[in-house]
Amino acid sequence: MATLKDIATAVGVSVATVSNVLNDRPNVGRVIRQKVLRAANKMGYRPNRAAQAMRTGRTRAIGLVLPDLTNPFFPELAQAVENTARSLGLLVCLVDSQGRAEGEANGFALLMQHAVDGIIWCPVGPRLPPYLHSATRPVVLIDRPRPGFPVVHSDYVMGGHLLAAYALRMGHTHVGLLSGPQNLASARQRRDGFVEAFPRDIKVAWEVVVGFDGVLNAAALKALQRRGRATLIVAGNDLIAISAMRCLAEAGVRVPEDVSITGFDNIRWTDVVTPRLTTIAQPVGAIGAKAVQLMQQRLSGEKISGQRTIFDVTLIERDSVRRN
Amino acid sequence: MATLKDIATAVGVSVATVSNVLNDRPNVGRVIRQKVLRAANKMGYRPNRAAQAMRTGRTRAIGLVLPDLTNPFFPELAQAVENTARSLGLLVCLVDSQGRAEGEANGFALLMQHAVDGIIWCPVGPRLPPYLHSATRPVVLIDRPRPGFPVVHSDYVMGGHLLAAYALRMGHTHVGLLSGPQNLASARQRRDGFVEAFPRDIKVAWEVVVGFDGVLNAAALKALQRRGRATLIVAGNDLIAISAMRCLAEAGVRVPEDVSITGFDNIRWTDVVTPRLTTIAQPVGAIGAKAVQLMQQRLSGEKISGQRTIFDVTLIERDSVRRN
DNA sequence: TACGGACGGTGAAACGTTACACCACGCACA
DNA sequence: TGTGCGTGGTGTAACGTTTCACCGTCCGTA
Repeated sequence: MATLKDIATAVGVSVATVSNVLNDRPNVGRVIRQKVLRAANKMGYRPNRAAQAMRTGRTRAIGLVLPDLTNPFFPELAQAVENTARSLGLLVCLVDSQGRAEGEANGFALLMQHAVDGIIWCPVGPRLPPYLHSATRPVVLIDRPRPGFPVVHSDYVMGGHLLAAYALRMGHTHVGLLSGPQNLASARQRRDGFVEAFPRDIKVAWEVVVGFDGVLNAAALKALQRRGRATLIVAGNDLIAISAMRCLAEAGVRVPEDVSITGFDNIRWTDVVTPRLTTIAQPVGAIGAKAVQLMQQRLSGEKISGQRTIFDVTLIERDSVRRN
Repeated sequence: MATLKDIATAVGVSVATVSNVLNDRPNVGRVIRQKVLRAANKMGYRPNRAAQAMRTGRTRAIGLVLPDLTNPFFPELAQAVENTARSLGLLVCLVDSQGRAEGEANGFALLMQHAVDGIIWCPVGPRLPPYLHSATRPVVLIDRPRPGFPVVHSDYVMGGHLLAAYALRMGHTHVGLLSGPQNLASARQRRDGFVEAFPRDIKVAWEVVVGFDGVLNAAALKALQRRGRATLIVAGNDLIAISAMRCLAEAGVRVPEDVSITGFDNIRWTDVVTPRLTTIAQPVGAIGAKAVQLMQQRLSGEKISGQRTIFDVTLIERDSVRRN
């Protein structure tokens, strides 16, 4: 690997000058500038990140801390984050906390040790881990707001509204809710948005809270079994919806003939399952990209204007809801 | 952040000694060793990776280059890689090449610039990119062997055998093949393993090659439409199988009543789709973990014994194949 | 008593950058 | 003639580690 010194001696100029050229700073003449550039190019010079990091304290790497790569929402996000980061010359260091606070703390320690410039983070716990405050690096949250940190996520309330309006339009007046964990704002807002946009004379027949990972607990199973008067089941996300569909199918209940169902997220599989799932699409790619852009702004010293960046969601109408 | 010097002055000892203690090297007495350890602990000392990297040339970070996080096989792999790497104190730097050679080259450049200690790689192109040879860092391949590099993957031939034996046992004598891209060894071996274990008097009614991402081309669509005499469709992976099932369902063909189908990979969704998909499970987690272990061995100077590490696969019998 | 070696510890160079202070020169202007 | 300034460039310290050469001291042994 060629170093600044190599180039300097090759061109016959000082190291400082080479450095100045390469970081295009002023105070170096045209001819020398050209010579240095050419030499650097020919010798295939790449700055030694370790040395740079040591001197400047910046690594041009960012951490990405995710709770569960197994949930299809996150790989898509990771892909977007990695790709836009790379286009900005930023390396992405991945931590999958597997939904455990311990793994998260662990991953953070590792990231801090490697002195990443910033962290894009989708927190697992309900509260901020204390070590975060000691993090000297900027943090951008994804999907799960916490006081004091910038966050980018979808307009979940809007999603709930959209769903409610659609349910009404399709003539459903009794719904069952298979909500996600209510300590997660994303789950709560979907639910509240839905309920809030639903007229008073229309009933939530029942509601069960389950995990976002789509494994159904006993209460959920029972609720699905005797569905009460619900003609529509509104699931907290697609994983839940698909699990529910599978569960219903096994009980011989047909979707959407016997009961309708909606999801949330528009993961790839909603389009491939039978019947195809009506759901809310969030712009995952845009969210990931935006998070990186925000980070980049913070890294280059700009103050981030708004603390929250919220993306519109859209209703994807497919085959899992029938007119009632 | 506390440095060696801080500890040294606190304890009243030289920097060198502190360094010696912390890397537990000999030639330092018990009392001082204790003092230093205690001080380091109290001050929350973490070695500055940049400085270490600069001095030693090692970063304790590894690259993970994947072709497509959107394919559920890879997130699972990434999760395993990240977790076992972290347990070894290794940071994982992610690159998603999006299946493009250009992205791959790009990502490699970034990784080399950051001087990762090694790269775990699932190559997209059929051949080795030239820049790889100039990579001064060890490479461990996953899933896709290339001459000259250690690789870990599943026994795809065995998978084919298992499927063939099962097909026979279930009385299927005419099969349609929806094979994956034949330039990928993983796809080719599944197919060849299947065909090879299939007795002569039994026919492959038709075969179409499609991508592993599960989008079906015109030929595949046509083949599915008139299925010839095939009573069983053997898909190259689960994505393909599920897409095919959806396609069949839309045409009013019932699975498995009218035609049976098998997948490969046992991704999460095989269990949730209707009917549940009979498939081959590969031990993804074990593969990821093994790749990291191999890397770790190489990093600590051991020569890797075998170039290939191959894992057994198992048949997961579910509902998508019926006795014929 | 003298010598060799183990033990416990120190000083300082080096890794590749960056950034600050400094310098020399030429030119305009009073 | 001297002052001031802009232009183009250099020398070097510093970042936090690791590592190598070196140095006392003490003990056992010849």
